[in-house]
Amino acid sequence: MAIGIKDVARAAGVAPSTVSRALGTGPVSADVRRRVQEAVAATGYRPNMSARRLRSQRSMTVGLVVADIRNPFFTQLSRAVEDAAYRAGMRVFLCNTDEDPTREAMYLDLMADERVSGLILAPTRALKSQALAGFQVPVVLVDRPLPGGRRDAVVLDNRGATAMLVDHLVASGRSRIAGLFGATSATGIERRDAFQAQMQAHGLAPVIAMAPPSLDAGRAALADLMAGADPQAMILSNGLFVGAALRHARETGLSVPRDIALAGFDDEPWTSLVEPGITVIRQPVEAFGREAMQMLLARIANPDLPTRSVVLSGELVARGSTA
Amino acid sequence: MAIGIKDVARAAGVAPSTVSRALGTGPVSADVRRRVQEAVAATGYRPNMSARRLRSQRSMTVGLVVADIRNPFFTQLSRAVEDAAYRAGMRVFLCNTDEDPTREAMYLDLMADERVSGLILAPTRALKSQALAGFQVPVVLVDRPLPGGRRDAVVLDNRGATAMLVDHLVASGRSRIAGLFGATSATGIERRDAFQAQMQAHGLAPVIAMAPPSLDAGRAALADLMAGADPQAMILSNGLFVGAALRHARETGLSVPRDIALAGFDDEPWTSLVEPGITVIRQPVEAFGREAMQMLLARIANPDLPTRSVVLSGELVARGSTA
DNA sequence: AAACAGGGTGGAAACGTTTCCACCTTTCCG
DNA sequence: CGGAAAGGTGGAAACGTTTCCACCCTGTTT
Repeated sequence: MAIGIKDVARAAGVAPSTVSRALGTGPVSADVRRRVQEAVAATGYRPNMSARRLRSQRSMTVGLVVADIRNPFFTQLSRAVEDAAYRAGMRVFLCNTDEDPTREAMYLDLMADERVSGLILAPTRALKSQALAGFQVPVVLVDRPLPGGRRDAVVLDNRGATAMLVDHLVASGRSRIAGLFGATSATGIERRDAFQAQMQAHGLAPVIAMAPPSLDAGRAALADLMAGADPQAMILSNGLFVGAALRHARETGLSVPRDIALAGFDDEPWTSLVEPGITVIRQPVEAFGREAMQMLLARIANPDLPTRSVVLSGELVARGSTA
Repeated sequence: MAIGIKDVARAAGVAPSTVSRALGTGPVSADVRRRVQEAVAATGYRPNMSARRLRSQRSMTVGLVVADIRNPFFTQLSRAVEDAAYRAGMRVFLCNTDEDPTREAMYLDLMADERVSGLILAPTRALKSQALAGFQVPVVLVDRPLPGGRRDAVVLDNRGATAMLVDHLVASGRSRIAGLFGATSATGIERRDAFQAQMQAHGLAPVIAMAPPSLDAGRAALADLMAGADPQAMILSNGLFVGAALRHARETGLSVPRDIALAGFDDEPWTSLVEPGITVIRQPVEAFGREAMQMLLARIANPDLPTRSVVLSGELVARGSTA
């Protein structure tokens, strides 16, 4: 039924192996190449990727496993990765774990089954680096490092970025500062630790809460935090929490920035749309994707490369929420 | 090097064919099934999807081709589709055309090469329904119908939703109403036509502009519209334009809703975060995904089914921007 | 003039599965 | 007690490619 390389071969009057070479990289005469191309057009032949991958043992596909596709950071990242992959002649297999370690494990198995050439991964905190150990293919971590194992990674300078936020808030005259951090990612932990350290560097006592990245959990944690500590300012470790905090302030009648200042991570489109605008750390998302893909390709080409870690700097975007 | 089904067979003391049956659906004795499972665990065997697909001629994969992954509508949609697919034992191959007909054509070819079992597609307006004709696999259109060919589709009741917006604005006492619609999607066209019709039903003269879905193009079109027509209200056909309109109002010192009322499509998270909240049509995105997947599975199971079209209703969420 | 290099080509094996077919049990029924 | 049905198993073919190998040319070198 379906037309294969043999049908093309017959139409072009050559052997199947010659068609294969004409379509790929192989020495063929100009005449044969033209005849094959005509035959392909005439028959409407489309290559069968499964057969191609099976025989050649090369999938020309990289996996991208992100933690939360609703998060604009990851959608932007996936676009950047895909562009870079496409330029390198590779496809991207995108999966979304939803911060769920079970789904994450499932998708990692899936990637193995698909025999991807490499993997870009934003791991859940629950991921045992041992789980990656059995993984044969090159892996590049993105956004989130992994505690134990030495792995290629491209991450934000969370320490520096958090310190910028703290300094900015302290400079604005606030001292009772609270922080709400994501509990499921290494990034949340890093930012929490940096927050604590920088507050202490200023001789201030940090107020800290952690929550899983859901709207409800965030709001509950915020309510506790506000009620308990009566902070003058608040640092939020992701865009979801920033939104939740703004909503909470609105609902409890707190004025931003007079009653409470808000600052967070991720410059989502709406942070400049609300009134007042939100002070945030802007991450170089495109660079994350580009660097990750580049590292991955380098490691695929040469698996014995020493492990590298690229640290990108965030940029403080000061807006009205911390005036 | 890599372990295959033969290695498992040897370890379990059975034939490869028996391992295949034990792993899939086949009559095997309880004893053999247990031995095979042990052997799989012992050897760390992972199936090779390419080989499986090649031999079985079934990919158990559906393609999902969306137009703009940054649009929360499509990210939500992809989550819903993925959940539904997973429940049916299928994988999802997600691609983002970025409203670019060239990329769209490329990804359609890619889907054909991957021999996906079916395809869920939000087509660009430039897509010739003829381009899908050569497509062997079942296709379900989502969000955007296709002019010419009869195809399964799940779409919003754009006519009704647009009428709701117009009625709502007219009821609030506004009569000079302008509309900005996406130029690259069938949806934009439908909404524009419905806008025109409903305005005329009220005996009002519609002011209409179209723009490609980019922030810059939207802002340029808005500036023209505002300057030329001095509208009291504005209807925006997607979330991007709503944001652009709000920004434009802010920058030109127009007060919302006093100087101009704003209403649009897509209830993105921030529409309730800004002040005033934006009046929007909320789309049942989860239902879009669920219905589309269901239709696709039905058609895969029985390709001779008559073409169906599911029309979902939007919900008017009235907020301060039209008070 | 003989040997050689190398581009161009066809034939056949191989990639790792699933599935067809044949065969051997066992069980059940007449 | 004989035979048919059904369950379980192994052997081998097949899926559509790529790639190895052998071969044939033509042109160049010794």
